[in-house]
Amino acid sequence: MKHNKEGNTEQQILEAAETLFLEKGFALTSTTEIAKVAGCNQALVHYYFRTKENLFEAIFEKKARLFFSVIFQNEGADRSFEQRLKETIEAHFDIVAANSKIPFLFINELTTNQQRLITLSEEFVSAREEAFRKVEQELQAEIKKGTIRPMELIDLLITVISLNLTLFLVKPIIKVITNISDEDFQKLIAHRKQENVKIILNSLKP
Amino acid sequence: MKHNKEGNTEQQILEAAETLFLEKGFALTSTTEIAKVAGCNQALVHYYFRTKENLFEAIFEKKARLFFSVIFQNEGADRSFEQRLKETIEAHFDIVAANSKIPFLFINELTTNQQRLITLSEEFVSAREEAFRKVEQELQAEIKKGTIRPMELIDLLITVISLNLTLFLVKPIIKVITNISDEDFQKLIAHRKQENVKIILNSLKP
DNA sequence: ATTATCTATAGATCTATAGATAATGC
DNA sequence: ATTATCTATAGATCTATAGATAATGC
Repeated sequence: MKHNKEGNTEQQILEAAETLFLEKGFALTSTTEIAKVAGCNQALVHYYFRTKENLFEAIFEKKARLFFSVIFQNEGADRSFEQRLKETIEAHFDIVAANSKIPFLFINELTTNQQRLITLSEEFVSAREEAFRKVEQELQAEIKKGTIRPMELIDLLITVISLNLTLFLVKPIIKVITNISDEDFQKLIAHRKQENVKIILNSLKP
Repeated sequence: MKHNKEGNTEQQILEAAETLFLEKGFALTSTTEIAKVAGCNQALVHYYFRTKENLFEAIFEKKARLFFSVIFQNEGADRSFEQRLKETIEAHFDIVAANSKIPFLFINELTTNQQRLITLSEEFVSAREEAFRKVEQELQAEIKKGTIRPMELIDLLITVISLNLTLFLVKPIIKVITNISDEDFQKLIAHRKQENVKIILNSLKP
């Protein structure tokens, strides 16, 4: 590195891009605006990342890793299935809460850009299948024991994802409609976390 | 009307715009493309609607009305609260299923355009408050009777919205990841409808 | 005479690159 | 000598409008 006094420019471009892409998505964010927020020249954005698409992918993949890391890890046989499920739901909820703009970014970019979706899907295919197989076995074992009603893993997954993502997807909407304060929204988040766990565990009962 | 042989052009522009806006959102749809799909000249889009924004709003508002109509209607004292809730959930799910791209459009446009959200919110403010007040009373009456555990209406609402919207929000993602056929996805939809009702009614039990 | 349609284009982006200049490391 | 930064601009959009032409209704 040369020049580059206060932190390096590349890093500042990455941070500016992350903020803007999360806020408005790929299409509505221009490299001109990224440069402005990063405090540099528009040409520099292309100097470091060549294309806007490259820059976006760098950020998108980082977020995808973060996001799926929780779902895909499933350790410890020392606790019951229910207890581990509860912990996974809570951990997933926490990750989403701490990165509350990720759900929007994902839905938005994976819906409007088929190629992005295919690439991401292929990238995580092995990790996904491995994790799924393991959890599916555990789930079916519980069902056999009679502690859980008969169901497919996909059902449980859809329920968890639905409940854990939507609060943050509709956050801007709730804020405007209800005029809720930041403090009260934080309370709502904490409340929904417990609510989601309750609803999901309840839904498994035979 | 003059000229205009096969159905009027204005209508064809509206239909083309609806398809494209639902598919890709406001930002990624150009008036040039709308004209192409409508089978007319790009200038005609502006002749009929002046601005792209006007055209979008015409469609967006229509969809908003459709979407909220079900939630806001709440009739009949001849059936139990639970029965009516079940019917409302199912009706809402059906509307979403029949317009499966609306959730994406809403989240996308209301998140990226604050003004759109404020306008929409103000437009529905009276209908919303009226409907809410009524249902809130009924809910609290049920809680007093002991048939439902203590909870706020907002909780029930968030749960319903979360479960009913997300399947369709992640539809493109599920399709690519699981490689599910259209027929099987229809089965999944039918299954989730019952599942959602079950999960929600279950979550109310004291 | 009025409405609908077309061609052409102004003006505002926006991405990406070429080429000049400045700063740094050896 | 190399890397980082800047200015300037080409080329591709895209929205919106002006102005000409064609079709219709009276």
